[in-house]
Amino acid sequence: MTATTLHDPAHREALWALESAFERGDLVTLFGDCTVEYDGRAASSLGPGARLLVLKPDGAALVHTDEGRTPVNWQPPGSEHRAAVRDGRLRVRSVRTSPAETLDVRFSDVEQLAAYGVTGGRGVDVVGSEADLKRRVLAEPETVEPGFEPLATERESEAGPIDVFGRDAEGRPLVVELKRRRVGPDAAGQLARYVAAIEREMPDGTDVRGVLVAPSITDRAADLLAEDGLDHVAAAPPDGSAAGKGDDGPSPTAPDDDDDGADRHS
Amino acid sequence: MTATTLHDPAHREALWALESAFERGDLVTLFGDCTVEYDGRAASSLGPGARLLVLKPDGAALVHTDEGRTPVNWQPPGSEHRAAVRDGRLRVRSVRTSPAETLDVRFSDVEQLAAYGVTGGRGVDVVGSEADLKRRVLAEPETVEPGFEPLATERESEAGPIDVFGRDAEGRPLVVELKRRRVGPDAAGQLARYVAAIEREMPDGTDVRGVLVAPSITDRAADLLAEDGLDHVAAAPPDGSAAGKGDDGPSPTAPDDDDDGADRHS
DNA sequence: GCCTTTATTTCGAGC
DNA sequence: GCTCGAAGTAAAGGC
Repeated sequence: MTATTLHDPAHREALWALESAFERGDLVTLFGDCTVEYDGRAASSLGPGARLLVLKPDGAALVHTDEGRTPVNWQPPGSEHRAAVRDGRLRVRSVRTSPAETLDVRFSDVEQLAAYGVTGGRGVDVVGSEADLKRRVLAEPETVEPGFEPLATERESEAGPIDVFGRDAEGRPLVVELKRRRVGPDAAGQLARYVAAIEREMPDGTDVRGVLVAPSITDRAADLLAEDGLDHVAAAPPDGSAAGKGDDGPSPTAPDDDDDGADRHS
Repeated sequence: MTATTLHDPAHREALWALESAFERGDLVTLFGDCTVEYDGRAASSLGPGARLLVLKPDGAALVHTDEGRTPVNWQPPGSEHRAAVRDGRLRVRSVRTSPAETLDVRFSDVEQLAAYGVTGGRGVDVVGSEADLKRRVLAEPETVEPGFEPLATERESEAGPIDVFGRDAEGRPLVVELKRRRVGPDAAGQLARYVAAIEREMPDGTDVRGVLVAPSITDRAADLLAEDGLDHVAAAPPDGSAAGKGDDGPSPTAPDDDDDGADRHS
């Protein structure tokens, strides 16, 4: 995690910084005097003024003034950011297609440009998250249920590799499917296929259980699990791994103690 | 317009900077590793992760990750920001009442803190904007209507000072009420009172006209004006004065030429 | 993929 | 103050 800052840069400097920030996939903020033009589903035009422009690596762009929760102009994720120097001004343009929309921000003066590297979190999130959840289940099998005993990971089956395979407190085979985030019916179906595959392996009449471990599931997925006699356990990867993207729904929060040494604002 | 930046500050330093930024009414951004707790209309909890926190002087707070148009957590305008150092972490808390809501952001590591002074624009916007519109009307009286002749500004009347008073092409008294942004029924009523006050001053039977000059008006206001035989002229303060807050609705934008020397992002 | 429903919706207008 | 409706709604869930 890094942050590089340019204070009062020349437009050329700002352009270079933007280019490399885009290259690295950084989160970028620009503050300065600018005009804003938007044309797409609607159209709008803002005269010169001090604003904060936030450019995200997923293509989202936000133009904020010092007031309001909602950006005065924006571009949704999936847009493409470009930067150029034109007519002595730094122009940042964010374009998307279907629908065709263009956001054009022209800085007469860039007060500050900051590029924040979020690369670390991104990579960990994508590749390491379900692995973290697996590690947690293996380290604390009671996460799945009391008495659960893991016997194998990535156990092969006709339906594919099973995340965690083991036995429950009563010795019954138990298939565990892990998902790092909220899941829908597809995950329920996947678990059902694994359970059915194991049942075919086992002597006739063997009761094979299935547990879906995920932070939360949709109603439809819960219905499907119930129909197939499968269970769901609400558990997420441990803190600090998949954290930060706010994937699962709101969770209750304990009220907090008072603060001290504080300072008011508005 | 100023921007002060702290790079990798100690929590104490960050706290001091926040305090003075709050004092000045600055727009503040913090980037770093933090947890986020929200409790109010709903409740949510985010584990450690890299995020951008935006604190506005009007009380709005936004927590952004590197993805999405919508903040992962926020607090609407009207909230109160406070900062403190607690348990070795910088805590920024934004609280509002009715409904009772609390947003709690705790930084284990502040990568960067920036305070943007928007004071200049703010003051100009608030105190200078209607004056700019008045200057425009005096410089170009045909903005109100062809043949309009301004005779006085802030002319006293029983109902209060009249923005611009003059005579129309046919010599009839004309009261002009100026508004820098879109107006509702209140402005129509105000104009009607001015017109009535002038009618009382004039010889019986004198026809006194009234014109409301504003970028746009609500339907209800238009109805009221029509009932009283008053007029509306769509005109806004010239560019660069009231600009920056995006007060009036979207206005058509001319399509723009292509860009060059550009660089892509996502 | 498109459609429907939800939201800490936000935001503005009318009453 | 509250209620009602629109939004460049955004985003998730279901089909």
